[in-house]
Amino acid sequence: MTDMLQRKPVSQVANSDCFTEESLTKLKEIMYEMRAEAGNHLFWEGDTADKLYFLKRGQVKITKASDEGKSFILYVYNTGDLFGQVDPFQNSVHSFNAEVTENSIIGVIQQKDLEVLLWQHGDLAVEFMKWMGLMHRMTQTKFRDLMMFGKPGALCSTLIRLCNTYGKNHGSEIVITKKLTNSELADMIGATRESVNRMLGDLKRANIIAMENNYIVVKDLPYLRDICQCENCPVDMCRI
Amino acid sequence: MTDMLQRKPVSQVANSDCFTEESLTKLKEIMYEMRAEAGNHLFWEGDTADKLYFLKRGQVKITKASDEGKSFILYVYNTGDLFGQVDPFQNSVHSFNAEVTENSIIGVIQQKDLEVLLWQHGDLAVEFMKWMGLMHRMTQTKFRDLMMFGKPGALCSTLIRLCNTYGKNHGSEIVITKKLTNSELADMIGATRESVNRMLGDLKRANIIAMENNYIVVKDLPYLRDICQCENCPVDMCRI
DNA sequence: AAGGAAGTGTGATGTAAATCACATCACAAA
DNA sequence: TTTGTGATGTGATTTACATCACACTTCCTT
Repeated sequence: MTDMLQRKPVSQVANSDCFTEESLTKLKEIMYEMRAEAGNHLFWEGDTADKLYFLKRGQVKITKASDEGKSFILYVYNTGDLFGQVDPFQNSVHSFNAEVTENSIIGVIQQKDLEVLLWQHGDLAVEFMKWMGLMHRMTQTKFRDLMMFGKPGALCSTLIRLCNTYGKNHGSEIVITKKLTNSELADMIGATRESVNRMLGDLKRANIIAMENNYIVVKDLPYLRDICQCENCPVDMCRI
Repeated sequence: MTDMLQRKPVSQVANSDCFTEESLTKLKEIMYEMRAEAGNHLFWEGDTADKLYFLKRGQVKITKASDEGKSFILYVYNTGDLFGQVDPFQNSVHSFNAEVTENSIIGVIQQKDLEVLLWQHGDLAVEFMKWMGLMHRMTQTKFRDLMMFGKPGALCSTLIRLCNTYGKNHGSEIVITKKLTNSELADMIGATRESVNRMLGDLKRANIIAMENNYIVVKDLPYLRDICQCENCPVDMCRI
């Protein structure tokens, strides 16, 4: 093992970067803090959706359980990310599950309180709007990747997103500093473990990626980009 | 042909219903009006995204062109709908195309002007946030329908959405008062014309739907709901 | 150090949907 | 009336992935 893991991540970006320091402080003032243990759920499909969550530390996955058993991972949020549903309907419910995957410290914002804050602070409202736009765009991009370029395209796109979220540069190679099982990757793209295994095998054989110490190393990012037509998106955008 | 087409639509809802009369007026004050002919494009993939569009009259489809030729229809907007991209990046570009499919009158809002307005009017900001939430939710729901329940599920979901958008009740049956070709339906669910044709054939044979005067008539909505697990969503939500 | 659990790798087979290739059908225009 | 042009309907074939069934590898436990 070399020193590659000591290097700085490609990006240590959180979606709350949409906000200025002051705005984030205002948001923090209306949060109440809670702790959640890995394995717990923040909310389930069908629960009332009237809160936002700010991940002070930890990790939360948003998933959708399919008809029988398997779960599809829609988003993975990390330290510094803000997430949740803001709906126009009073009796709105979640359509996904929020699973805490690392012990987390979470700031909870009631929608009512948020509305008051937005009402009072125009600048915050504008930033908040941009945050929502970013979230929406991420969903659309993911949608496109999964629909338009088949499973290999979805996998390549996911690898790129992993680079943008957990990648550390090592010369022209990028180490994804996060251990992932084939099953996890499969759940992220709605494929089976076996399919992911075969696709990763193909990529290894073609010298696009490699495994080092059980970490995925991307050796030919342009190839991945080409497969899923990832051209013009900002790094902040194409994340997991 | 009977009198069924004289009856009132199930819903004459537009997504601008998120706004109060006053807020909508404020928005209208910062719009400039333009006309667009059927067949033209409002914007293309890659164009700068710094405007919102309010469809005063007409129809616009948001599409994504796939690698070779075929285009995927993501949204169809009708009279009264507000749409467009609000992004946190200054140099943000569209990732989809906006095709005008009926001669339209469109109010254009510059993002800069919108920001000023949101900054000034807290109540508008709150409503705007809800509109954005609704848009995002629609994308997520569509995503789910297309990913989780295969092509038949996607078709059933689309038929339900068509009922909610263009449906007129006729006893227990619902007439979709809009002519649609198999190809159009195919583009909406990312399938081929042939597949749609076969699936529609199955549904006809099972007496779930029927054709009357080239309009689709839904005879067994509960069956469609069952296929794509459409249970708890408000009618305003599940639209095309 | 042995045993077990979780993860990986890979062949054989099944299946949904795309693709290809036509045969209609509806209807508008010449 | 014929002719051309979309749209529909349907079989045959191919393709992409899922499913099933195991063997193999890692690494963790006690």
